[in-house]
Amino acid sequence: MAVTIKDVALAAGVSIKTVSNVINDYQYIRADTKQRVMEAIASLGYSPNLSARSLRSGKTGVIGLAVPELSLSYFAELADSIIKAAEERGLKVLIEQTGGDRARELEILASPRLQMTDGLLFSPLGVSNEDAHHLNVNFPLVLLGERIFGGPTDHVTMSNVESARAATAHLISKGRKRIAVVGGHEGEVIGSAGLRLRGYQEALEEAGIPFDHRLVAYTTLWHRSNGATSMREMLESGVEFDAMFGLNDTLALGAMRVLQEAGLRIPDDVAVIGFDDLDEGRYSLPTLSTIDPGRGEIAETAVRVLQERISGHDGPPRELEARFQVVERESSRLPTS
Amino acid sequence: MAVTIKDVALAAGVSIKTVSNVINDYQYIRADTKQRVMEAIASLGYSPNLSARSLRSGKTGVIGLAVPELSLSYFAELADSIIKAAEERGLKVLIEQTGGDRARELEILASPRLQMTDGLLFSPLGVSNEDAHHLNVNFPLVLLGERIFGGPTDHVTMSNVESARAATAHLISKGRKRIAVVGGHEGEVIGSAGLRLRGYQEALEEAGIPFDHRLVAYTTLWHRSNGATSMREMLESGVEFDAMFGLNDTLALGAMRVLQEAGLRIPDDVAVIGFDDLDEGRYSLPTLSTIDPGRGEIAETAVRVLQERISGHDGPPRELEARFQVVERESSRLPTS
DNA sequence: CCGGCGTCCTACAACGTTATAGACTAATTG
DNA sequence: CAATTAGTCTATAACGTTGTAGGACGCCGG
Repeated sequence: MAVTIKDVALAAGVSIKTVSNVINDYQYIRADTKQRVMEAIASLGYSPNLSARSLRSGKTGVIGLAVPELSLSYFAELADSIIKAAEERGLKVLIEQTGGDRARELEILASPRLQMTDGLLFSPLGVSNEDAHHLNVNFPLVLLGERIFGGPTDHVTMSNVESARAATAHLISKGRKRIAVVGGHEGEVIGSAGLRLRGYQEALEEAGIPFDHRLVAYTTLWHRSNGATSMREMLESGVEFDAMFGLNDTLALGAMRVLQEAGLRIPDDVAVIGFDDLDEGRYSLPTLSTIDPGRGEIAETAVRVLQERISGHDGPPRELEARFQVVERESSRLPTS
Repeated sequence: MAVTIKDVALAAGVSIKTVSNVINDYQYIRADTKQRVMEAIASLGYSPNLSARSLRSGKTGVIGLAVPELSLSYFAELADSIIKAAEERGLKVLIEQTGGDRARELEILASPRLQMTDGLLFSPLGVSNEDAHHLNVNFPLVLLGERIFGGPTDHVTMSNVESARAATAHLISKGRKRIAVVGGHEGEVIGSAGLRLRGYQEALEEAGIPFDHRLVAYTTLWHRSNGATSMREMLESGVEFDAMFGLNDTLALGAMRVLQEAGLRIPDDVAVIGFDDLDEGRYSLPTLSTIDPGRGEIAETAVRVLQERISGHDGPPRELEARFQVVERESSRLPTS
């Protein structure tokens, strides 16, 4: 690793700048000089020192991605898409896990630890709209998710309200009127839970179905266990329902398991739809209807927009929404009524 | 971001080296000088430029992790554990996806692209034991997984053979003798599939049960769909079995779904065990018995060993095996016979 | 009263790269 | 034919940090 541009220059009998020029495809180089330099590079096994390069150029070619946890399937699949999108643009991705903890999230925004990167894709869970001013940072930052709207940065998000409305409408179109919801966050207005719940309510309203608060189960986290526990409680409460909307797939799968344990048939007794289009839902029994929130589009847009900011693009913050789709699978496959 | 150590030095009325000394906790600094420098740092909002630091010191504080795909739950959970382990040691993780493609894996080993890192944790899928010489690289490298054994680098792995033997023995202890296997790789000897299949065979032998090749389903990939397809074919083939060992949880879940569709009861008609201890198996219906391969231990060991190599530790390559555990859940909960 | 040592600090070089400015040739222009 | 221009290359100065070498001061023991 001790071979530097200097050694190459010496071997090829040129100046170091000429070697640098060859590496960076500078146009005015004679073919034979280029050839000689290339050979020297190859024979010495030279490769540029990226630290030096980034010191000089101020760019690292690395972007940061801060997510709650990779063990949550949604974020794992998001990270997958983002790494792929970044790769297409010649960027590497450094991943940071926040655990969804507000303090830790703020620390990441404030701290210079991730200086090894040119910018950050930030998917918060703990911070809320009141923390929006913390997003005023002096590095390129693109916000993901639905915790903060109208902040000072570019924001890529899914159409939460609309797509949740579509999910609910889908169940209604199957003739269901008592639609349970699993995964609400008490008092939340902004955030995935709040927005999706709003979509749910809007769909009910459109259909003239009264909202029944007993049909909404609140959870703190969105793990499988929370879906299971909520559904268990709801069954015990004795409230009647003929459909369920899981605010994400993981919750829906956890809840579905409890429904089945209780001997209820899906979709006949309870039609179910989730949200996220996780791979898992494709092979559960029954397969899970869901909302495809456009993860690929989100990833590509986010990386593109971040790269624009990194290369100096100025302008007001943009709000970008990905297109969604209702995916009907077995858990809600019923004749339309 | 334009504030450098120089500005701080100027503001505090000291030399730049003194500022550097303060930052690096050099012992011989008067308390009041330190104080003054700290104040200057705070008031200017200075933070060290990591590119410059790593140019000077030769260390980046970042390690690379190359895995097939984060959308495979096992690798997502592995990455999660590794990021946490790295964080405890003050390291950041840059993730690279290989897609399990041999050419791409070799490219990552050869290419200098990940020079932004001090070392690499490499979990291959495409390369095989014959490619072991490609692991002779001039940067710290720790191998994960079971594709290559006896290579020139440190290697952290799970006890594949032993734990697969234990999984099989577990089914046998429940009185099952016709144990199907899903996920074999035709002709493979080394690699997760090959080793686990060996463990399976060893357990049969120990119990005096003859090996029946019709009970082994081969797949290329280890996705849910492969498990489903294999099981469908096995059912169609008419071969009889009373238990199934999925060479990983994902396969087991896919296969379990098909068993249930076919009206078979788990564990009564077919007892099932998987491998990996994914979160999903905790909430499937029924919950999935599995092998906990010691992911946390693998992650911690791998990061520790890599860090040792980075800081110059010399010595022969080490083979390190994590401890495993059989996790009994509903899919195999039967009276022991 | 002097040499030596511990403490605190500074000046400057170095890490490996790219940017700037300019030197030199050969070709083209007015 | 002088003056420009295009093409090719080089010397040197940055980028922001840490390492090396050493200077200045005060205190101690002899």
